[in-house]
This record gives sequence, C-alpha cells and structure tokens, in this order.
Amino acid sequence: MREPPHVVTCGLPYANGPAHIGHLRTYVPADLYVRVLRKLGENPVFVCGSDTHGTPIVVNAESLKITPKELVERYHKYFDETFRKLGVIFDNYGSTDSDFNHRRTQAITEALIDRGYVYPKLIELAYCPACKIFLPDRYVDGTCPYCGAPARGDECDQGCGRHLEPGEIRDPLCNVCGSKAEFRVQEHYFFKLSAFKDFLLEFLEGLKGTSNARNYALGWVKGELKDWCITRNLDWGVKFPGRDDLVVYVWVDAPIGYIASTEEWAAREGRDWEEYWKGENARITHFIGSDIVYHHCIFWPAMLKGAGYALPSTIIASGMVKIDEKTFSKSRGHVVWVDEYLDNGFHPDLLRYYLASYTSHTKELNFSWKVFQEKCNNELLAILGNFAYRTLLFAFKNFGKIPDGKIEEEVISKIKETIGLVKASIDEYEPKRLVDSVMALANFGNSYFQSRKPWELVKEDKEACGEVIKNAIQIVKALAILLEPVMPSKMETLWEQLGMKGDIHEIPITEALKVIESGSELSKPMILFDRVEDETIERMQDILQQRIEGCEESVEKSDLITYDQFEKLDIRAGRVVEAEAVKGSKKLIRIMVDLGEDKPRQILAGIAGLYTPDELLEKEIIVLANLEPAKIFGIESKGMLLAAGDGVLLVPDREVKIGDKIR
RNA sequence: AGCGGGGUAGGGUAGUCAGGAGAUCCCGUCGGGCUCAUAACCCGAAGAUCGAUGGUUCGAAUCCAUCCCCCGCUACCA
Repeated sequence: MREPPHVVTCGLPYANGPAHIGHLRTYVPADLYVRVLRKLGENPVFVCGSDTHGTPIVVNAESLKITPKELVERYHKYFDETFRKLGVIFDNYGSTDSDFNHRRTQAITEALIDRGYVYPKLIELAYCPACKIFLPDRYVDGTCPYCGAPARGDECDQGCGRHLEPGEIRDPLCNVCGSKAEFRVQEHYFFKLSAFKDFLLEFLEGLKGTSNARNYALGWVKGELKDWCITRNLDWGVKFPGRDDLVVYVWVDAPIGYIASTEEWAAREGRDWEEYWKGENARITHFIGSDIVYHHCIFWPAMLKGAGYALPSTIIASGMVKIDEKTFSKSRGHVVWVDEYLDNGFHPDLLRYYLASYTSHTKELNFSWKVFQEKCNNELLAILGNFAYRTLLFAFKNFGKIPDGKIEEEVISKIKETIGLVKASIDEYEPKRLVDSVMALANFGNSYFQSRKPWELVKEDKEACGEVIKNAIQIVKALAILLEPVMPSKMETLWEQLGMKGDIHEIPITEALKVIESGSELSKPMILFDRVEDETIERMQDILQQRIEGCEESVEKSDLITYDQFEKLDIRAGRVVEAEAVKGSKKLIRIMVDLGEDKPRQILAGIAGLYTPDELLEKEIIVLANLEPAKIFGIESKGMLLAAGDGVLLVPDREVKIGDKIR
C-alpha cells in the first residue's frame, strides 16, 4: 500500500528581522516530528519559506534606504542559514516572493473570483495628497473609531486592540510625510468569508491537531464572520489579477507560500505537487504559533475550499515563549536572539533539547539561562552523557571492542517500552513526552550499570562483565537512535563513537532493538556534553539584563510609566503611633508609623501647617514605603506620606488592615 | 464583559480527554552507598488537604456545578 502524500509545514518567518528563540518554539518541534515520522518509515515533505510581503517590510525597507526586495532577500538568506545551523532541515525553504508563489497566488485568487467568492466594493480610504498615494495599514496613523485611542491603519495598537479594516481609521495622517490625509473612494476586493461559516464549523470539528487551535477558532466561527478585504494599495506584493495598482493582502499569499514551496521542491525532484495539495487522500499538517491560529484555521481553509484545493488535516499550535517569566518582548528587551545564543558558543542541540523538553507543546514555555544550565548539566551531562561516556569508556579500556554476550530480557523490554512511548508522544504532538520517555531509559541505563557493578566483575569474571557492558552499549545505541530527532548532531557523534555504520538520520526506529554486533572495534570516546559553567550563565544573564535596562531607559523618556514600574511602588496603609513637631522647623512633623512591620517606621512629613501632632495620632494614613531613605533636618525619614494639594492627607475610605498594599 | 489557557511539595513540571493501589520527573534539603564515569552515578527519606466549595461514584487531581486567582486574545509575535 502506498503511503498517502503528506506535507508538513511551519509558519513562515517574516523576513523583517532576525530569528529569536520564540521562532524556534514552532520550528524545532516540527523538525523533530518529521524526523520521528521518517524513523517510523513515513516520508513527509517538509516545507517552509520566508514571508516577504506586507507594509511593515515596505516601511522598514524605506527607513533602511533599501528596496523591499533587498531587505527580504537579506533575511531570506539569513533564515535559511539559521535553520540549517539549528538542524531544522526543510526539503524546501522557499519565499513568498518567488515566481512559484506569484503564479500560485494569482491562480488561487482567480479561482476564487471565478467561483464567485470575491467581489469588488467601493470603500473610503486614506489618501495622502502630498505623496499622491493611498495609505495602507501601517502607512497611516490616526484615531481608533471604537475607543478613540491613537491607532495605526490596521489595528488599534494602543487602545482596544481591535483589528481595523481598511478605511475604518479616523483623522488619518500620512506616516510618510506627516501631512493630513483625506478620504477618497476606491474600489477594493473582498473575500466572502461569511459564506464559509457552515463549512468551517464542520471542518473544525474534524480537524486534528492540538485542541488550542481548534477551540480558539471555533469560538470565532460561532460568532460573526465578516467578509475580508484582500487587496491593498502597494507596489510590493503579488498583483491582484487584472489590477496593476493593487496587491493582495499579505495573509493571502503567505499561506499559499506553503503550496509554492512544495511546487518548488516537486519541480526540483521531478515529483507531482498536486498529489500533495489537490489529491483526495492528501495529508496536510501545519505547525504554527498560537498567534496565527485565526489565519490558519479560518482564512486559510476557506480559501483552499473556495479554490478547490485539499484541506489541512492537522494543525498543531505551539504556546508562546516567555523570558524569565516575562512576556516575550523585543522592545522591552525580553528576548533571546538565536545569533546571540550561537555566537556565544552554545551547541544548537542544547537549545533543541530545552525547547523539546520544557513543557507541553501548547503551554507557555519559559526560557531562563539558569534553567538552561540546570537542564544541560543535570539532565544531558549527568544522566545521558555520563551514561554513554562511562559505558563506552569502560568498554574501550577493558575490551577495546564491543564484547560478546546476550541481551537481557529486561533490557530488551525496556527499550521496546520506550519505543512505544515515543510513538505515542508523536501521535499526541508532545515532544516533551518523547524526551521524558527516552531520558527514563538513560536513567534505567545508569541504574543497570550501577547494580551490575561491572567494575568489580571485570576482576572476577571478565565474560560476565562483557555481557553487562554489551547490554549497556545496547541501551546507548537505542538512546542514540531515539534522541536523534531531538539532538541530531550530538547523536550523530554518539553514533560514530559506537562505531556504527550507516547514517543515523536514516536509521529506522526498529534498529534500536536489533542486537548490536560483537567484535567491532571501539575508539576512545569523547565527552558528549561539556559542563555549562556558572560564569558562562552569568555572562548570558548580563547580556539579557543590559538589554532590558537599555530598553527601560528608552521607555523612561516618555511620561507614561509601565504597569511594572507602578508595581514597584510599595504603597501601604499604616497607623500613626507617635507624632511630634520637629524643633526648629515650621512645617515638619516627625511621626512613627505602624506599617504592619516588626516596629514602627520614622517618617518626616511637611504638614504642620494643616495638622497638629495630636490630630495625627492614631490616624490611618497611606505611605510610600520603599522610597529611598533620606535625612531631612538631620533626621532620617524612611518613607513618605501621601497627601494632595497643600498637604491634605490621603486616608482610607473604609477600614483597612495595617500594612495592606495599595493596588 | 466575552473567548481561549492555566492554578499539583521550597522552585519548576507531568498526570486530567478514556476516574482506581504509595500522585511523575528535574532542581533543592536530609541520610546512606559506589568509585567505571565530567564533584558525575545508585539507593533511601522528609516535603503536596492536587486553587475553593458542593455534587456524582464503592472510589475523584481526573467527571459535573458554582466560585476565586493568574495569563493570553489586546504593541513589537513563533
């Protein structure tokens, strides 16, 4: 029986900036998934490519004084190389600016027009009379029609966060020259998304993959589906058929890039791409980040359905990445760049391991250098690396080759069990479960080694010792095969150390059970995982910290403070337990305030004009508790009373607990 | 508000869809052992009223109901 054609894709990286570990949260598990499938005898086509269109790229290119094409070619090359460095190997890494994609996008758009799913409509759009251009998306600033906050053309980024359709924004200003834009009527094209509601409900019910993708999309489809404006006034992009002045919206041609990338691969390999995208039994698996569920579970299947293509069978959405428990943020510096990781000498497989083993694929993944170090040293080095090294070194020193002996039933069944768990983890799209299962086998290996005491046996009964070592080597072999999808390069090294023939990347999973041949020569093993030292981690933490501080400085220039900054203020309720005028001063009163701490605090307040010390006694007041201590009139003050106007004290409106934090 | 996702030992994290003995694994703590191995390894112990309350059940972390808290959707995004 022939295996059904299966294409696996990854969300396309936007060719407008460098790769960060957030990207990898999707790409590494996808690569791992494909590698395991291949070990199980399947042969999916794995494609991806650069997303190259849209206004942010045009805007960015202008600010860099280069053409959009130059910009995207630069990043396209960069992403292609970066993925290879990380062992994420696509069968084809295309570009949405390729001829393949221009052609395919136009063909699909034409198909949608022919089938009556696209209609023209006159809408009022911002037009800059000075620049003489219509202003799409981020070319225009203005006011949100829903909440009144400042907004960009395509979304209310500072207010309610709504997506804005072209023409919705009020008081538009041209982003290029800053002059006031006017509204002009123009014809644009809309995709009848509303016509696909019933189809989408049924489609989503049958969609495989992670529940976060399906549930989230179902929520949207059950609500109101609006028709979707699919054209923009730009030069850069895929021309809308029959209109030289319009390009299709970037979210039209981006997913079509999956098809185009498959076509590019098929053309090179002499294969038929239509089997993969139009065939009746075609299987399509998308790996995406949970931020683009809407596009992949709603727009995309509707487009495919409308144009007569095969539909996605599986959509796997990964959770987001946090850095040190903080929401991932480039502008706040909460980001770790892939180049920074690699340039500091870390092996890519360590990061692959971290991403695969941290948590369930759909949950938020926290990255911290500290945890990175722990995982490397305690799991990779101490458990896996140590087991492989002690086994191979012992074998090399005492036998020089793989010794004779029978593989114990317990060892075979443990490996068998692990293979079963690996298969199950792939069926559930849970790389962590895969790693946990295989690491349990490594643990078993250490335990086995320890309990059989080969270092004693070697003196008494060399033959029995050889058998133990052979069993241990069999476990190492299984580990190498089973972990290749997670750490392809490190496991290749281990494979070589075992003296195994053949390419580990092509060795099927069943080979893990095949008894290793006795007698083949062993060379001196090398250490597989080096210790990650404290200084190294401190250095990386410093890099991160400095970036965050640099970003905070630029934020401080604005009058607004962030919530994080506000949170730093320790404002608490307290009670005055002592109060007396400060001798020699007109306005100062020295008070002792109970803030629910061990002892009351001394605070100086300049309120003698409005209050007498007696009035203050026993009063409940509000205090900024973590103000830097200062000497006033020679007396230390550790905090500040909150008062308004000339010094009218703020007091709690109702009874509060002393020491309660103000929020 | 709505929708989506969470709340499990000191920290992190599995198990929840398909309900069953002592609730997983990693770090940390404590005690022992080993010495082949990168101060690595092994064995054991302490530590969790599984967010709260109520219900279903012989049996609930798991199913049902209600409630509380955190996060995302909602800058830059995979």
